[in-house]
Amino acid sequence: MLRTGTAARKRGPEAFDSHLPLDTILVGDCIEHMNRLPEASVDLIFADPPYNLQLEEGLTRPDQSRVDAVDDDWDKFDSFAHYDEFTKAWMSAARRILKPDGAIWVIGSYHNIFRVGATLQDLGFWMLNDVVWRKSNPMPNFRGTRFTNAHETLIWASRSQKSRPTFNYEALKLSNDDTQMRSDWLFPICTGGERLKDANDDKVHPTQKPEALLYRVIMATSKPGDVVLDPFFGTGTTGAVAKKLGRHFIGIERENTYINAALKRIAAIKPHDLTAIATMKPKRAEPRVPFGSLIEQGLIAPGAQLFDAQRRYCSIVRADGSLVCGSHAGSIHKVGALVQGFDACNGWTFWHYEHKGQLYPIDDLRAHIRAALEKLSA
Amino acid sequence: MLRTGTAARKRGPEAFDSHLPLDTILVGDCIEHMNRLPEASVDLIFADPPYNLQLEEGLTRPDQSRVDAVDDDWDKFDSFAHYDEFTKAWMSAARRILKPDGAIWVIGSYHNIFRVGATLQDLGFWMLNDVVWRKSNPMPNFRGTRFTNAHETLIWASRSQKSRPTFNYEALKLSNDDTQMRSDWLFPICTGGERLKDANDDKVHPTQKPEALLYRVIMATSKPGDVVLDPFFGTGTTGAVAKKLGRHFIGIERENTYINAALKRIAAIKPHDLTAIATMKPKRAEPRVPFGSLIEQGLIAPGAQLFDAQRRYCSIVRADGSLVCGSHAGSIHKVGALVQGFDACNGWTFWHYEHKGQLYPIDDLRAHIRAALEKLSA
DNA sequence: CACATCAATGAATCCTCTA
DNA sequence: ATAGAGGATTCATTGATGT
Repeated sequence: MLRTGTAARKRGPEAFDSHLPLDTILVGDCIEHMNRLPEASVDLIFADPPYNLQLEEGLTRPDQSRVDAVDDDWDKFDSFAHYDEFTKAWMSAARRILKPDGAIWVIGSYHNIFRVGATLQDLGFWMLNDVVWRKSNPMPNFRGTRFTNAHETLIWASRSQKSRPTFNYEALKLSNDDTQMRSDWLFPICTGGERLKDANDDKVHPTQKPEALLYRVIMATSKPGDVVLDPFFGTGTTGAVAKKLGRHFIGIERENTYINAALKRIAAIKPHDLTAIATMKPKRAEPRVPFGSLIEQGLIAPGAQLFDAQRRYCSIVRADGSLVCGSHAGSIHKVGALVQGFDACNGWTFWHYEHKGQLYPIDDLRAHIRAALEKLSA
Repeated sequence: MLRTGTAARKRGPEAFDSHLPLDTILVGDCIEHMNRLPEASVDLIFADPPYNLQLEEGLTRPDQSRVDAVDDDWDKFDSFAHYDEFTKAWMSAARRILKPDGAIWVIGSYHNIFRVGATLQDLGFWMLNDVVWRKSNPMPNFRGTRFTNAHETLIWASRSQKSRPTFNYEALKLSNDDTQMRSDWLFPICTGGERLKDANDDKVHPTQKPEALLYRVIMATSKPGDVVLDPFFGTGTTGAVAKKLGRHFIGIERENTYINAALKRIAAIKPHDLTAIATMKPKRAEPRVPFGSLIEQGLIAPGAQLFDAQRRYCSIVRADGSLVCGSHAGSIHKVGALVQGFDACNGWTFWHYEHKGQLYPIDDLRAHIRAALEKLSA
C-alpha cells in the first residue's frame, strides 16, 4: 500500500472512518481492495471503468497519420457477458462500502454505458441523473461515416431509492449565472499543460479526464471532508481535484506507471486553488445556428427560392439543407461563392428570402432562432 | 387496419415490398403486427417506446401473481426484468423485418435507455452512435434536488455489424455550416402550434416529439422512397415527417385517440416536391473514371510529367495508364503511396499536371470527363 | 515582439466495389 | 467469403517555427 506524501487532513466524525486509508492510493485490484474496506464508509464514488472499445483495425487520419488508439490490455473483454460480470462485481463491492446516503458517478461511452446503467439499476442503485459531457474539441469522424462522437455520458446514482444524496443546488446555480445547472455540460478534453506526459513526451494515460469535469462532479455532490473513492484511479484526476476541494480521496489502481504519475501530481497540489476555480466557470454556451436548422424548424420550406440583394441570382433550397443554383450545389456559403466566382462568401448575408415582395437576408431568420433560444434559456 | 387518406406513392423495386401496408397505420399491438410483416422489408425503424417501469395494466410475474410494492430491491429487479422482456420482444420483431442494411433509432431517457441499449447489443444490433437531444427549453427541476433534466438520448444502430446503413454525410455537413454533424443536437421541445391539442385544449399525447428531431433523423439516415416504420406511432410525428420528405411510413399504434389525431395530421401534410427532396450526391457515388481514360481521351499524353503539389516528386505517365517514379511503378494511387512511404494515397488529389508553369490536380481533368458524362446522360 | 503558418493530436466499435 | 485495388476522409486546440 503506497501512501501519498500528503498527510490526511481532518477526519470525519464517524467511527467507521477510523480505519479508512485516507488520501492514499491502494495498489492492486479494485474489487479485492473494496472488499477489505469497512462497509458504509464512503460518501462518494467516481468510477471511470474500462470502456470495452471494440476496435477492428488501425485508423488513419486523412493525412495518413496514425491515430494513437486505446489498445491497452485492461480494455479487452471477450464478450458483453464477461464485461457485465466484471461490471457487476466491482459495482457490488462499491455499493457495500457506500454510506446509506452515498452516491456513485460512472462515466462511459456508447460502448459500455448502457451495460453500466442497466447493471446499476439491477443492483438497486437509484438513478438521479444521466449527464452528458459535451466535448468542445472532440476527435472528428475521419471517414465521414457517422456523427462526430462528441460526448460521453455520466450516470449519477444514489446507493438506494431511500438515500438522500448530497446536492449543492445553490452553489451550482450560483456558478451557472443564477440558472439551474442542466444535465448537459460543456468542457474541452484534457490537453495542453494539464495532460500528463512521460519522459518521451508521450501521454502517460490514454484517457486522462479533465479536472474541470471532476471539479463539477465533486463540487456538486459532496461536502468538504467527505471521502471520495475512485476504483479506477489512473493518473489521479479524482484525487487531485478532491485535494483541491478539501475532500479526502481513496484511489485504487493496478498500473505502477499511472500510480507514480498520480503521486507526483497530487503531491504538487495545493488545496483551494482559487485561480483554478475561476477557470472552472461554465462557458456560456453560445448557440451556433447552422442553416439546416432553419429548415428543420420550419422557418424555410424546402423548395423555397433565395435571392441575392440585387436579384441577380436565384437559388432553390433543398430538404437536406443544400442550395441549388443552375449547375451549382452545396452549402449557402459555397453556392454564394460559386455564382459570384469568389473563393468565399458569407451565405447568411448574401442570400435573401422574399416576404410580401420584399427581400430580407436569411440572417434575420437565424437571429430569430437565436433570440428564441436566448429567451428560453433566460 | 386503418389506411391514411394518402395514396401510396412510388413503390420500391423489391418484390418483398409488394405486400407492405405502406403509408398506413396498423391498429393494435406492435409485436403482433411486426410478426405479420415480411422479413427484411423495412429500411429504417424509429421507436419511441414507453418507459414507464410500472406498466399501466399492472405488473404480473410469469406465474401470474401480482407484483405489488416496487419499494424493495427485489421487486425493482422484477419490474426491470419485465421491462427487459417487453423490450426484447418488440426489438426482436423489429430486427426480423429490417433489411440487411437497415437501421433503427430508439429514443429514451435515463429511466429506460440503458436497458434499451443493452438489449440492442444483446440482440446483435451494431451501435453506430448515441445521440443527445439537448432541449433548449426543458422543464426545470422544481424541487432543486437534481440537475435539470435537459436532454434525451437516441441510439442509432444498424441491424448487424456487417450492415452498410444509409448516412447522408455530405448533406449533414453542408447544412451544418460545412462542419461534421456532431452527436449532440439542440432542438426545442414540441410546443405551440405544432403540439396537437384536443377539444378541451389538452395535449393529445404526453410525449409528442418535435418534427425537427424526426426531420434530422429521417433526412440523415434514409433515402427518398425508403420505408420507415414506427412501432409506437403515437400522434404520428414519424409519419408526418416521412411524408414531407418523400419516404413511405408504416405506423403501429394501439390507442384510437392517437390514431385519429395522426390520421388527420398526416392527411393535411403536403409532401415537398422531388427537386427539393433531392440530396447532395456523395463523391463515392460519382461514376468511376479510370486514370487510363484521361490518356485515351487525350487529356494527358503518354510521357507527360506529374508532380505533387510541392514538386518534391516527379513521375512519368506511361501509355498503359501506369505511373513511373524512380524505381516505383504502378497506379497513380500506389505510386503516390510508395513515394511518400504511406499505406494509401488518393492519386487524384496527390498528383498534379503542369499548365503554363502552374500545377493543377489531375482530379480537375477527371471532373472534366465526369461533366461530359453528365451531359450525355441528361 | 507580433503575427502568420505549419505540425501534431485526441476513449473510434470509421470504406466499397470487383474479381 | 476473401483478397486486392480504388480512392475518400478531419475539427479544435496547442505549441513550434517562420516572417
